[in-house]
Parts: sequence; structure tokens; C-alpha cells
Amino acid sequence: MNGRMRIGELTERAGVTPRTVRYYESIGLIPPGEREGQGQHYYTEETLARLRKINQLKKLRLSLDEIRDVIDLYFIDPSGVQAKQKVLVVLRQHLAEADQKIREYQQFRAELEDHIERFERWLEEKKPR
Amino acid sequence: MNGRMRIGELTERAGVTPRTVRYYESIGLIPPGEREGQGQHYYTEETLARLRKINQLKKLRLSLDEIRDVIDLYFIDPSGVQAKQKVLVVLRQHLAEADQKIREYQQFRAELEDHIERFERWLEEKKPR
DNA sequence: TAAAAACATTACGTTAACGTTATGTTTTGG
DNA sequence: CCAAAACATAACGTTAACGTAATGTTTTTA
Repeated sequence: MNGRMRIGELTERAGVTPRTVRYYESIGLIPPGEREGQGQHYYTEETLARLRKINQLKKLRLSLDEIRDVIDLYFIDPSGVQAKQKVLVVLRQHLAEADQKIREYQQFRAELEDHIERFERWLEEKKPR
Repeated sequence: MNGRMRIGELTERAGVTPRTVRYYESIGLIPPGEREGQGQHYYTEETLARLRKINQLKKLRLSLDEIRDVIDLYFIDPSGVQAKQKVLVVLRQHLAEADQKIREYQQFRAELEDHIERFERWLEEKKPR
């Protein structure tokens, strides 16, 4: 009933797979589950909370790298102000990148139309029979 | 002089690296250079022409897979009509995909702005000093 | 107490088109 | 003829976030 759980409960409650938990441990996104000697790992409610926060941030399309840069703030400063300020910076970057991508694709699109027209004209000229 | 050359001349004239030539050979984009017994490979003018045509198609942003589907036509049908017709189909697909990408990024962009606004308002409310 | 769950660990696979060592062989120029 | 180019081959690296075996151990349950 308390906050001590094995990976099965953790993953079920967090909505992730064991593979994901272990991967996050391996990259330092969440603390490694404690273990008694060898054998299985035990996790806490705080780790569960971390996983849920990570999932929220993933929905905002933050990468795991970006999440790692802000996740601790959520637990150091419970008000969430500092974390959200930092996330906001990232979101603005993403916005700029999205704008850039849109411009690139529009540019590519224009070139494509140009090529297509050229091809069509070339084929028209070749085929007047 | 004639059309018999080793990889050095081939790559220099085609504007690619030896690695690229060997990679293309390995995926069947160009015929393997002939060799006498063991040792070095010799290439022909036609292979050079193929490489140049491949480069042209790459400028149109065709993938190597897509190029493989059309490259032979350029040498089977010297008029180029069939090849260009096939390329045209690919270009139109790319156009559709570009449009799709643009829509996706615009959607993402809109969501981002939404999130950003939310964050800004949340931070405003928290900080009324 | 023995079989069934659950868990742990290792490692390959996923996309595209080569770049970059590392090492060994062949050809060429003086 | 020998050193310097040029060439050949094999194999790892590159991006992100895990999925998916394969195999072995621990915990739970009947």
C-alpha cells in the first residue's frame, strides 16, 4: 500500500513499459530502483511521479534530452514556476524550429512545382503526335 | 582517352567519393567495375554517365531507392521520355508529401503557440508582485 | 513445493547514405 | 627497383527511443 513497488506496478501505473523504465534509468532520467543485494528493484512514489511528469513533457514534444534539463526543477521547486519557465524557453525554440521547417518545406515545394512544370512541358514538346 | 578508367578517375569526373561508388555498386545502382582476376576495378564511360544521371536525380531529391526504379530507363530509352514520365510521378508524390509535412508542422506550430500562451498565463498569475 | 508469473540482463534491430579509420595490396613514377 | 600513390576490404559510426527476442533468476501462488 505504501510507496514501495516493483517494476510491474510502476510501469502499469505510469503507462510505460519496463524497457522504458530501464532505458530512462540508463540515461539518468530517473533514479535507479533500489535493490537488496541482487535481484529485483524497488521503486518509490516519487519515481512514479517523475515518470508521469516525463510523459506530460513528452506530450509537449520535448525530447528526453530536453526533459532531463528541466525534470529536476519540478521536484526541487514544487511551485513549478522555475520548471515552467525553462520549458517555456524550449517551447519557443520549438516554435522557431517549426517555422523554419515550414519555410524549408515551402521552398522545397516551390522547387518541386517548378521541376514538375519543366518536366511536363518537356514531355509535351516531345510528344506532339 | 577511351572509356577505360580506374576508380580515381571515375570519382573525380563524377564528383563523388570512392566510398560512394562502392556503395552504389553494393546496392546495385551501378554495375560493378570489371576486374582482371583480382586487384583493381575498371569502369566505363557508361558507368560515369550513370553516376552523373544519379547526381542529377539526387538534386531533384530522389532517394537512391527511387533512383534505382528509374535509372535504367534513361539508358534503355535514350529519348528520356519514359524515364522522365516515371520521375514525374515521383515528383508529384513528393509534392503531396511536402504539402502533408507543411500541414503537420502548421498543426504542431498551432499547438505550440497554444501551450506557450497557457504557460505564459500560468506564470503571470503566479507572479503578480 | 513446484509450476507460473514476474523480473533481470544482454544484445540486436530500426532509417539512409555514406564518412572514417585501419590495414593490406597493387600500380606508378623517378 | 623502391617508395609513393592509388586502390581494396572490412567494419564501426552516425540519430532517438525504445521494441523485441533470448536466456536465466526470483517471487508468488495454488
